[in-house]
Amino acid sequence: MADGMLSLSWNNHRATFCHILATLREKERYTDVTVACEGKFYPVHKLVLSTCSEYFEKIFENTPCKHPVIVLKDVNRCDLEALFCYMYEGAVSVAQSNLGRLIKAAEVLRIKGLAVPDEPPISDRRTASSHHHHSSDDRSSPHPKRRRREENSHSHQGRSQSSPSPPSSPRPSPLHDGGDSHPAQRSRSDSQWGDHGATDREDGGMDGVADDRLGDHSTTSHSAPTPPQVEVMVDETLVKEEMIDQGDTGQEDMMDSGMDYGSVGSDSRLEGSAGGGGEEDHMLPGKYEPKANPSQQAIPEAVVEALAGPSGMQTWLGGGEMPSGFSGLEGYTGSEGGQDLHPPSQAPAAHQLVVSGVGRVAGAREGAPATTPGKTHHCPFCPYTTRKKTHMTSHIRVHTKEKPFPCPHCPLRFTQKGNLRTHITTHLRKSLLL
DNA sequence: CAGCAGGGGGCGG
DNA sequence: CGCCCCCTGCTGC
Repeated sequence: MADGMLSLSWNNHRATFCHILATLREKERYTDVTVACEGKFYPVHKLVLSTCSEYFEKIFENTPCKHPVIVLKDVNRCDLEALFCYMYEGAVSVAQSNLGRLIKAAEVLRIKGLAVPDEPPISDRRTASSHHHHSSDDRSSPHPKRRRREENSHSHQGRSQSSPSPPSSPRPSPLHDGGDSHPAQRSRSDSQWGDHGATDREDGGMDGVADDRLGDHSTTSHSAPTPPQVEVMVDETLVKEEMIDQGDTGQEDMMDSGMDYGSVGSDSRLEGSAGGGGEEDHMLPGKYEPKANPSQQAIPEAVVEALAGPSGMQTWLGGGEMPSGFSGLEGYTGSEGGQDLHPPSQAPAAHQLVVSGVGRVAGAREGAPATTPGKTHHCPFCPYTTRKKTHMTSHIRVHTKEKPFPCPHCPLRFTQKGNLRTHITTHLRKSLLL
């Protein structure tokens, strides 16, 4: 510091940094991990996640894959979005009524500043240090602010650093749309669920490396605001990885291109699935995929199928211990005795799937109580709910691709008997015309 | 027009 | 409650 040394400081460093981060996320630039939650896929950055959560950090440590997919069960999608917002921008607005649920989710994921005491950056953790070395200029901790932020939701507006940073304002997640169970949006939503992509795993790389040692550290050791009833939660976290056999080169491309499944980017498809965008040469028995989709579907399909098939499930979870996190699913498939889905399968390729079943976050699914006090069935794969179980079983077929009603006259198959019936009438009509 | 998917009503165990 | 049937709305060709 002696002679001639100048201290150059970047005034708006923090604000700019945050802004750029948020922008990168928005553009899905450099994203290297995908978090799946309630059917949505969120391309995000390992760096950010691991900075904000040791839980994620551990996951990444244990998953050497370049672009893992982390499937979060029983974390509310909205909460997750809020948490992402929080992680990327250091603040998020949340309705007071949702606060508890959000905190719970944060605890499950061990988000610093919300669930885990925001350790001082001085610590030697590399994640922390990576940030804190530039913390000289911003007087505030590089870490997310402490939780109370939420209460006065708007406080982040004027968060230090002059620049109001309009673009970085918590973007209201393209998929918020409060009511998830709206039938209106169903047709929309199911498209992103991969209605016909087919593809999926099974033979592919099912030999996952399966290390579930993530659970241990995460077992509710949170010292933060202890939740009323945190169920067994994360100790049942399991992580299953799907090692993809294919070179990791195409991986990135495919990821980038196929990553929005209608979730975040929704339309910003630029490079059309370069690289081996997931060989999804699904050869379905009946080849009933009139509108086969390109690689886009690959991942969600994989995820869904992985979660869906009872058999797939077994394989996935290492044949066994079904965590409570999957209970919902179990309920359906289980009750669904005859539902022997023999999913069309192929390896989704290119991705490492990390299924992380975290314990139920108290309120469970948001839409639930609202719809029907009595019995509401929740789709384990999407926000769809219905009161009639039979409707649910039929709905689940859109995820599992089971089509139990084959046309006797052609290779087509249908998920609903009625649809088959109407289809058969077309055959009759044709034969009459001819 | 055909296919898909969700919802509701009726009926029987 | 579960099954069956039918209707309806939406979407893509």
